[in-house]
Formats: sequence, structure tokens, C-alpha cells
Amino acid sequence: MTNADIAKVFQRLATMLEIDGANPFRVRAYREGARVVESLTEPAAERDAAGLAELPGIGKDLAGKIRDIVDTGTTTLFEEMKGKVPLEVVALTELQGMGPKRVKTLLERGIGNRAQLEKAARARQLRELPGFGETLEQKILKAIAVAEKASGRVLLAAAWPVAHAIAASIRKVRGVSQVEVAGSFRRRKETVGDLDILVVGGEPETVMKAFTGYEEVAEVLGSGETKSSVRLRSGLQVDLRLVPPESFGAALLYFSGSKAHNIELRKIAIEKGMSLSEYGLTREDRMVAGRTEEEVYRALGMEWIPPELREARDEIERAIAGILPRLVELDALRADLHIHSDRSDGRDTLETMVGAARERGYTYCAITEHSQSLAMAKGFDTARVRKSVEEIEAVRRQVPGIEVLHGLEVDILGDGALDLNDEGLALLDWVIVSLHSRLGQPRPEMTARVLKALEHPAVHVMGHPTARLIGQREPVEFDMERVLDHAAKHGVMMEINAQPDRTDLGDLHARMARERGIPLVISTDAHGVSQLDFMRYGVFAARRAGLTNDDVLNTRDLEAFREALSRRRPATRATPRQPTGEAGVRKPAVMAEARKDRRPSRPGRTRP
DNA sequence: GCCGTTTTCGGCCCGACTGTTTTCAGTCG
Repeated sequence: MTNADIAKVFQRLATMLEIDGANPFRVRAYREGARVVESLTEPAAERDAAGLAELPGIGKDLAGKIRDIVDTGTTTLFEEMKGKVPLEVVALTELQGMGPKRVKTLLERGIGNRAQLEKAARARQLRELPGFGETLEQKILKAIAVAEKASGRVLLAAAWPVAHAIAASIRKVRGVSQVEVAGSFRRRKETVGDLDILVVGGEPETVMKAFTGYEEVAEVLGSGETKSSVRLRSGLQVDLRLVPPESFGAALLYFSGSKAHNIELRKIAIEKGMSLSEYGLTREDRMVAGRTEEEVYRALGMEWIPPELREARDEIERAIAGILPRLVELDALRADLHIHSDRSDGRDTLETMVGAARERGYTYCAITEHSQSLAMAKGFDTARVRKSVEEIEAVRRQVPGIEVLHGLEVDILGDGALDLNDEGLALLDWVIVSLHSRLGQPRPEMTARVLKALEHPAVHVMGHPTARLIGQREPVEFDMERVLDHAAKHGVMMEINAQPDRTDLGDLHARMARERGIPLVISTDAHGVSQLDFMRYGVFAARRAGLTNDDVLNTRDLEAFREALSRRRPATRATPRQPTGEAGVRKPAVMAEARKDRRPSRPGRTRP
């Protein structure tokens, strides 16, 4: 039972209670409980009831229910509520414009799922219900159609060019002085549900007209003086808000979220005798701050918090204490350490890829083709690796100015063995191990398989550890805590794979790795030149995880990177390439150093 | 349902837009 599973039960319970007309603050407590459990970096299952009740927002009752869910898969209240408000009914609230009150009205008339709702709407029966009308009936039919077509959230990388294009077109409107894309886009979540655009300046009518008339707009969902919403042809919803300049910071803060972060800030405002809204921070209707985010945060007694951290985890306490981490920057990366060429399943030649890496300002990179078991991808066996040594030598001569590490992305076989023998491994500078096959193994087997692979002394890093494909494939099942503990023990690093549909490790897991002092590398896994630019999406995940430059090994120069690699020689067993003197289990010094860096007492801002 | 150097009871974040209504409830973010 994962934290996400527990959170899902609480979310559903909240909606059920809401439809049932429960005390709204009780509903909120379940939502808050879901959020707290979901953002834990350790399994809630490992805490007893008392330990759970120590969490903010979790009291005795919710703690007991979490234990129930962990132990039995459900809890009494959930089962009872399912009788009153079936899950099909809960799903109705996902339709645009359908909240708990309307769903309750429907339920009382025997309309309890999407099919029944659509039928009633088509039969023009909805308009007769109290609080419903002809217009709403039409909106509901539209919402059903949209829900069936759109799959919900889109990848950040898909929204990226769209957001920039719309923002650019609004910037051209006469009088507009500021345009910013807020929302989860600004927090750099790996997927976004919609886009929120904030605008300062210009005649309201002109700005709104420019927005609703944008070429990609398929439908205008609403338009007022200060707010308009549209749906693009791609299905993505975009909201635009026009705000006065003196409120821009407060509005940017507000619309960037997360909601939970905002609520925390508002509570702090109230404690200080003020009130915070998207119009500003006020004291007795007098404006205290609002023009910039910095000014609002300062007036609340804390430093400015980077949007990526605004998830109501621990960032507010840290901002108050002045110990926010100084987040890793894209510009700080010196290398891309996971690159394929057309020697295996990439599209471009070795020389092209290395040249493109150099163009991106890297001083070193690793070429990492697949191993033999991925025959379709022309994976390398030992003989091919031997030949590759010369090819890498050649490309080093062809493309000066960047050091090329001879790497390989070696498959972790079904039993945890590596897909290359020790002779082949000994020829490599950089060994990534990855899961590509038999991804459906049950949790105990998968955990054992990964643990075994990480014990091999030749291994440097685990690539895209969970093997998830966002929106397409669930992460593989293994015990992440044990895997990370094992990685820390054996000096194996973790990759943040920057392919936008992987983003793997994701922010929570990367945070868990960091807590164990495991160095991370951010790599693109590029299969073509253009994919080298995916690096930013890996950096975003790292920033959301709170990682600093120090936590990310490929921010170091080549010498420091090599130094760190050379220390990865803990020995569970000797291999021919191990100098005997280096045997013995110890944590690589780089990890001890990294751990030291993240003591909460240490101001995160003292070093770049 | 949670929480507490103002409280163990009585609070709990704020505003725009829409549609159904004749002054506001519901939804959304």
C-alpha cells in the first residue's frame, strides 16, 4: 500500500463526504490528510498510529484510518460511504462545472454515472432540476465530450512551446507591460492540467480580445473584465488574468500555487494581523505589499521561495529560518552522461552527438549505447564494446574540446545479473544499469533483482530507475527505500532521466535519494541531437526535489567528477579490475561530503 | 477532522465568473 494509494482513498472519501453534505472542514481535513501523506518521502505504512499522528494535519482519527488502509486495504468509513456515494458518482465531480452540490442533486434523482447523465441531458430532463437550466444542460454535454477526448494533464514539455507562444502574442498587445505564465507550469511540475497567464497593462477589452482570438483557440469558455478562459484545439485549457501592476506580485504568487502553499501563507498573514489575496497583502484594507513576490514574502517574514519548492512540504519553515537550498541551475551542468548514437538505437552519429554536446557548453559527456539483450536496439556485446574503444578514441580526436567517456547502458537481466561480462565492463569509464525488460515482475523479485545489480562493483549509476512512462506505463514495483539504502551503501548514484515522459527519478524519489546522501546525475538519454535540449526538464525535477549544485555530480568539472568515480570501490566481491588495496566497504567520500552539505542548520546559500 | 504562548471549544483562505435566480449558490482556481 503506497502513500499514493492511501492519499487516493482520502481524496475519494473527501468527495464522498462533500456530496453527502458533511461539514466542509471535515472534508478539508481529509483533503489535507491526502496531501500530507502523498508528499511524504517515506512510506506511511512504516509508521505506527502514534508516529502518523505526529504529522501535521494528521490527528488520531486519520492516523487510525491510515493504519486500517495499510493493514486491510480499506477503512470502515470508506466502505460505508461507497454504499451511499458509489465511486461512479465520485467520478462525476471530475466533469467541468460539476461540483458536489450538483452531483448530489443528480444522485437524488437517480442519476449516478456518466452514461445516465448524458442520457438525461440529451432527453432535456436536466433543465427541470432545481438549480439547473438549459445552458447548464448544454455545458454538461460538452464537458462529457471533452472528458472523453482529453486525457487530462499534458507533459510539461508539450505545454512549454505553447505557453511561450501565447505569452509572446499577448506581449505584442499595445500597453501590455508584463506577461507571466503561472500555475503548475511555473512550478515546473512534470505535467500540467492547464495554463494560467498573468498580464499587466493594456486595455482590458483589447487584451481579452487578443487572447480569445488567438489562432489556436477552439472555444471560449468564459470572458470577463479581468479573467477569460479558452480551450485550445489541442484540448489544453488556458486562463488569462489581467491584474493591476501594484498587485502583480501577489497575483503571481497566488496563481503559481500550489494551493496548499497559498493556504499556509494566508494563515501566516492572519497570524500577523494581515490578509493575503491575489490583490495584495493588506492590513486593515491598507496595502502592505503586492507589487512583487519578493516584497510579499518579505512582509510575511521570510525569503523568496523558488516556485519549484512551493508544495507546502517544508519550504515555508526553511524560508522563515533563511535556510532554503540554493537550487541547481541548468547553466551549472558540465556534462550529459547518458547519450545514444546510431551505433545502437540513436538517430545521429557519434561525431554529431559529441559535437552537439560540445555546442551546448559541456566539457565532458558519456556515450552510452544499449547492451546486447536489446537486440532490436543493436545492443553491444563484449566484442562490440572492444571495437567501441577504438571508435571512442577516434571521436575524441575528431571532436576536440570535450572529453568523451566510454560508457554503456547495461541492462539489468531478469535475475539481477548484468547484461555484459566483467571483461566488457572493465573496458568502460561509465556504467549505467537500467531496467528495460520483464518490467511486470512482482515486487519482491524486482527488489531483489535491482539490489543484486547495484552490488556489482562496476556499476556507477542506475538509469531511469522506475522505468515509468508518464501517462503510458506505471513505475515498476520495487521497494524504493531498500533500493536507495543499498545504493547509498554500495556507492551507486541515481539518475534523473530528463526525457520529459520519464522524468525518472521524479521529485519525491530524488528527494529521498538526497536524504540518503546519494549523488544524483541529470542526463538526457538523448537518442538524437534535439533531445540534448531535454536537459532542462531533468533540472526542473531536481529543483523540485530541492537539489543544489553540490547534490548533482555532473555540475562538477571533469577532474572532480573522475575523483568521485574513483572512490566508488566498495567491495562485496573482488573483480579483476579491483586494486586489492582498495577493497573494504566504505562510503565514498563524495557521499559523506554531500551529506554534510545538507544539514538543515547549514544555510543553503553560502555556496553557489 | 485538526488544532491550540490569545482557545480543549470554536474557529478553520479568498475572490471572479456563471447561471439561475430575483439576491445568490455553485464551481473553480
